[in-house]
Amino acid sequence: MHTQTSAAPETPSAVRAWTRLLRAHAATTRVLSAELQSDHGLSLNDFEALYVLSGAEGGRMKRVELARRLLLTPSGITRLLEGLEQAGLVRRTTCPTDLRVAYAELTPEGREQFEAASCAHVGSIRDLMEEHFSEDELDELGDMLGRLPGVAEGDDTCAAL
Amino acid sequence: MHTQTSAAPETPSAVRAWTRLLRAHAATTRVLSAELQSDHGLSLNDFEALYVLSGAEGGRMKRVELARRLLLTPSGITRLLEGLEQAGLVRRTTCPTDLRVAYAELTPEGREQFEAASCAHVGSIRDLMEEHFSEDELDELGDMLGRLPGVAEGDDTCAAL
DNA sequence: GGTGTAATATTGACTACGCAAAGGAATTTA
DNA sequence: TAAATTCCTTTGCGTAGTCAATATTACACC
Repeated sequence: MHTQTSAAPETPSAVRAWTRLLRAHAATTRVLSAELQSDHGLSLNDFEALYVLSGAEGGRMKRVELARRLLLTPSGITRLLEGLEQAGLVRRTTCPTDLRVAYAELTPEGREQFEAASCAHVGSIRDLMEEHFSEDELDELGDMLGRLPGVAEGDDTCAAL
Repeated sequence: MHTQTSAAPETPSAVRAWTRLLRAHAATTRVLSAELQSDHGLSLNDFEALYVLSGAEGGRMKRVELARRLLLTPSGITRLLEGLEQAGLVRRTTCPTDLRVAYAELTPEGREQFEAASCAHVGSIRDLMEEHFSEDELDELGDMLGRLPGVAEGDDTCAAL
C-alpha cells in the first residue's frame, strides 16, 4: 500500500504539512482575531462576511451562497448573520420568487463599518504575511491552498443570484 | 496558473493567501474531525495531544509544554486533558521538585488508543493531502507554514524536560 | 391536483476554547 | 526572612460553531 521510505516512525510529509496547517491557523487567527475584535468589534468571520458581501452585486447575496463562501454550515450562517443584523450591519431581505431563500444585504452602516475595519485589518494581515513571505511565495501559497477541496470554489463567482 | 481574481480585483496576495488559509483549515478540519470523532471518539486536538505525548520521553510532558506544542492557552489544555483523563487515556502526575508543574502522561490505554486511531487518521490525512500535492509540494507547504511565528517551534524537540 | 423529494432556514443541545481573574508554589529582591 | 514577582494551573463566563431535528417552500412526476 504505502511504500513508506523508512522503517522508523518518520512523520510523512503529508502529516507534517497538515499539522502545520492546524498550527498556522491557530497561531495567526489568535492574534488577528483579537485585534479585529478589540478594534472593531468584529469576529474574523464577521469580517469575511462583510468582505464577501461588499464585493457582491448590490451588496447582497443568498444566505446559502454566503455559507458556501465562508465554509460555514447553514446554522453557522444563521448565527453569524444574527449578530450582524443586530449590529445593523446587514439586513435580511426576501426573494419574491422563492420564499425559501433569504438574502443577506449590506446596509450603508455595514459598508461603512467594513471599510473602516478593512483598512486596519488588511494592514495587519499584510504585516503578518509579508513579513515572512515574498509576493511570489504568497501567490504560491494561495495557489496551493486553493487546491484543497472547497477552498477556491466561488472565489471568482460573484454569484449574486 | 494564478487565479488571482476575487470579489475585489485588487486583493493583495497576502490577503488571498490568508483567506485561503482560513478556508483550508475550515474545509479540512471539518471532514477529518468528523471522521476521527465518529470512529475513535477523539477530537483533532485530542489526537494531537496523544500524538505529541506518544513521541515524548516516557510518554509524558509538562502540561505547559504541551500547551505550547498545541498552541493552546493554559485553560485550553486544562480542559483538553480533563477529557483525556476522564477517558483514561492520560493521567496526571506531579513533579516532586516543583509543585506548580503537573505532567500529562500517556496511560497504556492511551497509547493503545492512539495507535489504533493513528493508523486510520494518518491514512485519512495522507489521502486528503497526497491527492492534491506531490511529496515535494507537501514538504514545501510544510516549510512555508513553518515560517509563521510559533508554528515550527518545538517540532523536533522531544522536550520531556 | 396530490404526493414525494429537495432546498432553505431556524432551533435546541452540545463541544471547544478563548479571556480574565484568582490561587498556590517558586524565585528573586530587599 | 519578608515581600514582590513570576510561573503554572484552574475556574467562571462568554463566544462561535457543529449536528440533528424541524418547518416551510418549491418542484417534479403521476
